[in-house]
Amino acid sequence: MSKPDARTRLTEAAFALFDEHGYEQTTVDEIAERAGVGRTTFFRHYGSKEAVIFPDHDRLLDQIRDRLATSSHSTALVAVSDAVRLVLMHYIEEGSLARQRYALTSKVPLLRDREIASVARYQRLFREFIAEWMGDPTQAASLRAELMAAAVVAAHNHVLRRWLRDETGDPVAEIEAAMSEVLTMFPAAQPRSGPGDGTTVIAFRSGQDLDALLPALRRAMAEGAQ
Amino acid sequence: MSKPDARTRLTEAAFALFDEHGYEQTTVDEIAERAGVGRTTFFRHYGSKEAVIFPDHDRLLDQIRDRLATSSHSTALVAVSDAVRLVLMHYIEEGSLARQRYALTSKVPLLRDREIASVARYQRLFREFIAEWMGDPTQAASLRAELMAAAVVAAHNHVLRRWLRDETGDPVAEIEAAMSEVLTMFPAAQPRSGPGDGTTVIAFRSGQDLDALLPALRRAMAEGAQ
DNA sequence: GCACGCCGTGGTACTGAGTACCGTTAATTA
DNA sequence: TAATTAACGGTACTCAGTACCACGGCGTGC
Repeated sequence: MSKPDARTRLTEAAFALFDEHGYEQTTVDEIAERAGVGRTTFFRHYGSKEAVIFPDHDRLLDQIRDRLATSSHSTALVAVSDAVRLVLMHYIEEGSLARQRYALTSKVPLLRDREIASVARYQRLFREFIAEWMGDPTQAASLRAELMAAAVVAAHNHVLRRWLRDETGDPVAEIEAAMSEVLTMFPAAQPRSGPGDGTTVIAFRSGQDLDALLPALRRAMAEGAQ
Repeated sequence: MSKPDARTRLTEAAFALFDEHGYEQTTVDEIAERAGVGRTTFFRHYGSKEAVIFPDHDRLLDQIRDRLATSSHSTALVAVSDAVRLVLMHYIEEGSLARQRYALTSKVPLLRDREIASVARYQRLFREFIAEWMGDPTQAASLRAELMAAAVVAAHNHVLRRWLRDETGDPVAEIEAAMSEVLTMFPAAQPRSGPGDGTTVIAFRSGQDLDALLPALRRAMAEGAQ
């Protein structure tokens, strides 16, 4: 049973101390001491005290950037909503670590701001990607890109927060639903599927149960596509 | 010609030094020295070095909170879009100071993060206001509030950024247009009331995936119940 | 006039994050 | 085994931010 490496020991020492005495009450010296390493070693592994909590957010951002660059989707919004799923999955795979981080960021304003800033970097990336994809430098298109990026990120945040608070058992299903809602908010960004794209008009009483109407709806749409 | 007060001298000294040597290269001691006051006095007027650049954002946030609390609009989204106009106007009235700040925040990541964090506070305020106004604690309503707040803030950011870059001569007209676009994205955000039996008419392209449309359908039916 | 309290100010000393540099040791490779 | 490299530890420094104290102006009441 060999000792874990310095980085691992630092991480564990840091989270333990943050949990015991709080983030601001814990000094880097204390973290290094508990990890059994020198102060210099701490800053060699983590550029700052905050970086212990957000270790690989830069890496993930690069990953998302690559994903977007190599994505071949019919529309930019679909590509972005696909990429944002990756971000959510990353958090979920972290499991309890992500929840520990959430507990900290909920309490310490400094860390909350930091988290928000990193999320904003994703949003910026999405916005630029969409704007470039649209290839339309007008003001209206630029606004549209901004709204799309904001909506996608908001949907992500919504589901992530619910998962972090343990309010959902199936975050994957929820992100799917949230993303499809976002997609319907921007109908022009929908891929036009094939020749049959006639418009179907349906009228029904709102008191009725939607699920009971589904079969009829599907039939109506199939007919409208002819 | 009496000397301006210490606070004014500090502000001018700070911006001058930031402009000459950059933000990070300027120390608080240098600012205080150029202003002809002691270091202690600096921290008495501004709690931190960053606070010189963002002096009254807390005050503005309180102002917006009050505005929302006393607003009597037909829908939450209208009230919020009204409040966000106030924020934009505040920046515009600052004039060249806002542009100076923009030049700084564009260059210094630390300041950019700080700016983003403060904008996020508005967004959070809006989200909570909308959610409370809707009085519907379900997941779908919560997501809706999140999307609305994000859209309003995105629209604001879009117009503000254009104004800061001097890309628009009429920011007021643009914010009106952007807000009305946001409003059309969320048709009839009404508070929940008893079930009605009005007839809802929906038109959509049959090429779209029905399952992707379901959230929008459910929403339309719920709103049709008004 | 004087004593009192208040407020803005300046100075000193401290904590803690982050940086720069240097000497040492352990692992790798020739 | 000798040389090179990489990780480590220690010291000293800068700078933001905090705590505390001491001084001077300034009005008020006596």
